Amino acid sequence: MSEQPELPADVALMWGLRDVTKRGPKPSLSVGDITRAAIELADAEGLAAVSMARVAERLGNSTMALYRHVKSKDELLVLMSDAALERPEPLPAGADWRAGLTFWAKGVLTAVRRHRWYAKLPISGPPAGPNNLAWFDSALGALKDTGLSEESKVGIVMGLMTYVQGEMRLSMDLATGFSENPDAFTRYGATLSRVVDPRELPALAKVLAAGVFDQVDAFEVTEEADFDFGLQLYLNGVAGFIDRAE
Amino acid sequence: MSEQPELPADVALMWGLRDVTKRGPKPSLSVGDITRAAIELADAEGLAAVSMARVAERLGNSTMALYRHVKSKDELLVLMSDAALERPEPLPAGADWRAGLTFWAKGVLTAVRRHRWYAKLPISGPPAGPNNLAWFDSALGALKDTGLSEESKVGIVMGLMTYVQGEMRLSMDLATGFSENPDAFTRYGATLSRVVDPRELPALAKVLAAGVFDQVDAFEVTEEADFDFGLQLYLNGVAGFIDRAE
DNA sequence: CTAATTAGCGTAGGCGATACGCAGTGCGGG
DNA sequence: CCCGCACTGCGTATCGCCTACGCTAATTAG
Repeated sequence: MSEQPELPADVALMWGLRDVTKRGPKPSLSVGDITRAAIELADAEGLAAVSMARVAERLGNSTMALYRHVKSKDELLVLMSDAALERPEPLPAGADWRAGLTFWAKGVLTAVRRHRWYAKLPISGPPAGPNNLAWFDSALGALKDTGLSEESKVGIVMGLMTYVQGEMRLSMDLATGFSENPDAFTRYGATLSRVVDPRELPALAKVLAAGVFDQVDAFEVTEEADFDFGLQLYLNGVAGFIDRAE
Repeated sequence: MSEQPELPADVALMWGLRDVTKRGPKPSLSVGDITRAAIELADAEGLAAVSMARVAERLGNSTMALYRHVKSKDELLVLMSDAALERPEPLPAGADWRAGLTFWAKGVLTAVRRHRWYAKLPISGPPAGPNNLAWFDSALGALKDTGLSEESKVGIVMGLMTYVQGEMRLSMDLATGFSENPDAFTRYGATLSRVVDPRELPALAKVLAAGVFDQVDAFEVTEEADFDFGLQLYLNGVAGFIDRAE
C-alpha cells in the first residue's frame, strides 16, 4: 500500500513509477528507449512510418520484445505525446500575464514544430504526463498576479489551449500537405476562381476578386501572422475580462 | 478545352465535375453512394471501422469495385470531409457581425457533432469542396457590413476557424475518450493530486486545491461553457479591432 | 543448487490497402 | 446490323501491420 494502485497504467509509465522487480534477466530495453526511438523515427519519416516493427528494428530488438514494456501501440503513442513536448522554458521574469501567455503560446508552437507529426496524434484524455502538466502549470502561472479565481484561470488557459490546438492542427497539417503537394496551394486561388460562383458564394467571390489568395508563396509567414493576429484578439478579450473582474 | 484540365482530381470529384462518358456498362455505383456509405459506417462504428472492404460490403459490391470511382482511401476521406459538413444554415437576417459569427461557430460545432469522427480526419489542404467553401463564405458574409478590408476579414475568419478547429479536436476527441474510458476523467482530479508536486507545479497545485477538477461529471456542459467563454473573448478582440479600423 | 520469475522472441492469425489483369457490358462507327 | 472498344466489376495475390500465445534462457531468492 505504499502506492495506491489507482493510477492508470500509462500515467504511471510516463512518470516512471512502475514497480521495480529484482528477479529475472536484466531488461535490455526501457520504456524511455522505446519512446525515444519512436520519436526519432517519426521525426525522420513521419508518424505513418512508426510501426512496432520499425521501432524494434531501430533498437536492434525483435518486434515482440517491445510488448514487454508497452501494452499496445496506442500506449506508445500516448508516451510519445508527452515525451515529445519536453519541458517548457520558464516564463521570463517580471513579465505580466499578457507577455507570459504570449511567450507560452509561442513556446508551445515551437516545441510542437520540432515534431510535425504531433498534431496527428490521437488525444486520449486530459493532460496527465509530466511534460504536459508542466506546460499546463506554466500557463496557469502566467496568470498568478491577476487575482482571478482558479476556475477563471483554468477557463482562460483552456481557451488558449483550444486556440493553440487549432493552430497546431491547421498549420502543421497544412505544412505537411504543402511539402507533399505544393500545387494544391500555389494553385489555390486559381482553383477557387474556377469553382466559385459569385451568385452562390458572394462573400468568397469578393475575397477572390481582391486577390487575397493570389500569392500564397509566403505560406509560413502568413500562418505565423494569422496566428499572432488571432492570439492578440483573444488576449484583448482576456484583458477585458480581467478589467471587469477587478 | 471546354474545361481546363487543371482542377485537382479530388476537387473535381467533390464538385461532381468528372467527364461523362457514354461507352461501357452503366456504373452501378457513384462516388456519392460510396461517400454516403462510408459516412454512415463511420457514424455507426467510428472512423476506424471504415475500410474499403466494409464500405464495399455495405454497398453490396466487392472491395476493388470502389477503386474505379475513388483513387485511394485517402481520396475517400477527403470526400467524406466535405460531404459530412452539409450546407450551412443561412445566417439569421438582420444579425450584426457578432451575432452572425456566434451563430456560425455554433453551427459548425453542431454540424460536426453529428459526425464525431470528423476531427480525426487528416487535413490535406485548404478548403476546396462545395460545402467547406459554403461555410467559408457564410463566415465571410457575417462581416460584410463592417467595412473591413477583404484581407482582414479573411484573417478574422481564419482565426475563428482555428479556434473552432481546436475546440473540435479537443472536445470531440475527449468526448470519444470519455465514452471509451470514463474512469480517466472521473478520476482526473484524484490522479493529478497523486502526481503533482506543489513545489514543482505550484500553479496547478493551487487549482487542484481549489477543487476545480473535482466534479467532472457534467463534462459536456463544461466544454460548451468553456467554448462560449473563449469565443466571446475572441469576439471581444474582434470588436476592438473593428472599432480601431473605423 | 533449485525454483520462481521475467525478458526476448518465433510463429502465426487476422485484417487492411491496393497493383494487376481478366471478363463481361453496352454504345459507336462501319 | 454487328463488331470492336472503352469501361465497369471483381478475383487474386502481395505486402505490411498489430498482437495473442507459448517457448527458451537468464537471473536471483532461498
